[in-house]
Amino acid sequence: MTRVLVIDDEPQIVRALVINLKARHYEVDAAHDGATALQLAAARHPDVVVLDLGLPDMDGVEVIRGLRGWTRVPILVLSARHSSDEKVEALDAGADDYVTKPFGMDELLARLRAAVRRSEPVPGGEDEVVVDTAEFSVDLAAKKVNRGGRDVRLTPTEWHLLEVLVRNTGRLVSQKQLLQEVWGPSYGTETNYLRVYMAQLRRKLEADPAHPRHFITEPGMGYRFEK
Amino acid sequence: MTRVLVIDDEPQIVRALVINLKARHYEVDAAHDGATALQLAAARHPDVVVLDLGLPDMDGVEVIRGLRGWTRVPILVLSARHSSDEKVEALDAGADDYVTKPFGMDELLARLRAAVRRSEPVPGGEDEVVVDTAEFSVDLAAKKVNRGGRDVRLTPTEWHLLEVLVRNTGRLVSQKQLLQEVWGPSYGTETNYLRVYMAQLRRKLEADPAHPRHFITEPGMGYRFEK
DNA sequence: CGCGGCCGTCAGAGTTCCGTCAAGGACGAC
DNA sequence: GTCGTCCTTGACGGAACTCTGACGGCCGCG
Repeated sequence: MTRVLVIDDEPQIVRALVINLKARHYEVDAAHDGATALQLAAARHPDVVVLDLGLPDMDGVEVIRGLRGWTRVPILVLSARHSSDEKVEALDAGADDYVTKPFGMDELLARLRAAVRRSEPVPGGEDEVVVDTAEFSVDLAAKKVNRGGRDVRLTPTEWHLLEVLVRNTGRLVSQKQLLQEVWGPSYGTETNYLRVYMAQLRRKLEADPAHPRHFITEPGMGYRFEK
Repeated sequence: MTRVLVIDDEPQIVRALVINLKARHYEVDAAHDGATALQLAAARHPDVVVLDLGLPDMDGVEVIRGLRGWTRVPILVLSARHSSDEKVEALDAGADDYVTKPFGMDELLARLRAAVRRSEPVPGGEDEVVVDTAEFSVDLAAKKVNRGGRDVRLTPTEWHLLEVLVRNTGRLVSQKQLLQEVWGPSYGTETNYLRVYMAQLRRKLEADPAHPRHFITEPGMGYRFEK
């Protein structure tokens, strides 16, 4: 869940933001002054910060600098001041966006989404999606299969088949479903393809291909992958 | 030097932007319609895009989608329309910021700086800037490749291809992804380019180009860089 | 016991895909 | 203009992959 830190000294604005954010399933922390804000940010590590520049205890730009000293969390500035200089100062201090009051809630939320989106890691990036078994491991993101310390080469079809099975670990996948996912919607009945390629997978991955422990046949129904 | 792509059909706005940007030592490309813009973006790989939504040939939001199909380059939208819906649509399509005309040049430039700044890699962050192998080393920041103590000369395309592969060390990168990242979104199928340039890279970097150890072919799927 | 359905195995044919080379064209430097 | 560099394009041999048919084993059933 995305965590938002809202910093504003006007209770009604904080309330409006909190209600709207929570309704959209954000997790929200709120601070009404700069000191509390910096503390909360350090303690809670929000994914995005909404900051009103007009705070009672310190200049909003100081809050930006305080945050930028240790984090690159997106900062969305709210301010009643329209002057160009103020905007430039805040942005150059490290803010990511600057919205002037009064603001539309839809727009603010859209800007918030944009800020969160671009700080996300590349999709299909680092997050390792690895499935381990006793004999081998499958890295779905890197498209790699490792067995006994060395990489196993799979052909596109073999890989595709393996992927479907692994994404349904423990579940029975019908022959028809496998054929259609791997070979296309019009290949619901060519079960001989399955036999051939399942044999390849077993030969490459099973310790004893004749007595598979991971690629289980369910006669007349389909196949199942088990860790 | 930071490269900016300006997309606007009003000559005077383009002129004003180009003059201001060049005075601040940006490198500037300009396009006056969406089709040209997408082409230029693919060819020149700007560090940031300034996009006017009102284009003669296509909807500005379509341009955003066209870019977002293959790149995360920051997009700063200019528009004469103040409506909240327009902003939300553009931002949710993938824009990073939305400025309404008439705009102050100072503010625009500050927002541009903010957009560029946050897309920069973490300075001294965890991402390795230098990747070493037994035979050569790649310095992603300095854009240099060293082999046996001397620098290897790479053409822009060779470098670009190498960069994509190295940034995905160990992971399989599909042919389509490589083509689109290096040559642009409309080059998803010209696999002969890949064959030619992969051969160049191997010739320049592999000890035995006929039996590559680092630039691995996965037939039918793509390529993989291994340390 | 014989039969049929289902599955695993094998090997060859056909097709697709890849590495390599070389020529042509665009572009900028001089 | 001339040169050099780089990108594009086509062609071809060989490698890798997919498809296909045939055969044998296992099991349940008549």
